[in-house]
Amino acid sequence: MASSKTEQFDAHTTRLAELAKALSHPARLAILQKIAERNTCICGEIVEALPLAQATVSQHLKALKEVGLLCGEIDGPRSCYCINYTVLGELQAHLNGFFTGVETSRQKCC
Amino acid sequence: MASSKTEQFDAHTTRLAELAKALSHPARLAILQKIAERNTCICGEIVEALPLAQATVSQHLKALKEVGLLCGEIDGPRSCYCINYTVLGELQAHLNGFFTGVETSRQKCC
DNA sequence: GACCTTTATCGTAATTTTACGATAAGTAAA
DNA sequence: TTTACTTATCGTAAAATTACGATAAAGGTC
Repeated sequence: MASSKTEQFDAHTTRLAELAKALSHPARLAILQKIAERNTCICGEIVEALPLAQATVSQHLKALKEVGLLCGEIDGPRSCYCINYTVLGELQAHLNGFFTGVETSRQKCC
Repeated sequence: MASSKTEQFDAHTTRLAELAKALSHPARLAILQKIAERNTCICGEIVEALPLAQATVSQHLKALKEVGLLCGEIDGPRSCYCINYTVLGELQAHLNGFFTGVETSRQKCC
């Protein structure tokens, strides 16, 4: 056996975990930052900016796309990626809910 | 080859990725919530509350401890875990920085 | 001391992630 | 149409993650 006991948790928690996983690799964080800071969100620029092979970057982009944080559009021979701010907002909302939930009952026990 | 190109990114990004990874599994989110909501943070209660074996829960607890989000104390035959609010605050700060960085240059391209 | 309870760790297996080279697929340019 | 360029996908390999049973370790209780 291995992973995939995921469906035993409530959807809310599972979704937050999924989104957090998207942020759990420095390359994916760097990709999101790169896309945000440039107006032109061309894949080649991202590849150049990262210390990873083109295939690997493409894989990370796919992962970000799958959770919904990125949306992409084929633009001639190149691909245009941009941030889905709706999903980014969803992530923030989930995180806020999580943090306030955890912090309201703040008290040290050790 | 596999993972571990991590050291090629700046420490800030790597740390955020590391903390995000801690939140990237529903069990670990559930553990943090459980510990927060109970004053007595006894491992056995967490195991009971989760659909996972004791060994697996212990493993997740260790992961949370390793990134600093939990601190634990042996209390007789049982262990007492509690949230390290300093590190939780660090995580929130990292996330805030990340989100504001990404959102300031908000503009749709597709 | 013998026994029970609780939890960490070990050993192991399945799965997933990460990474890359090679290649395909698509478009523009010559 | 041949060529060059860009990016997605395939195949593959190494490593990490997830999960669990079994066992060890450590502390109470009888």
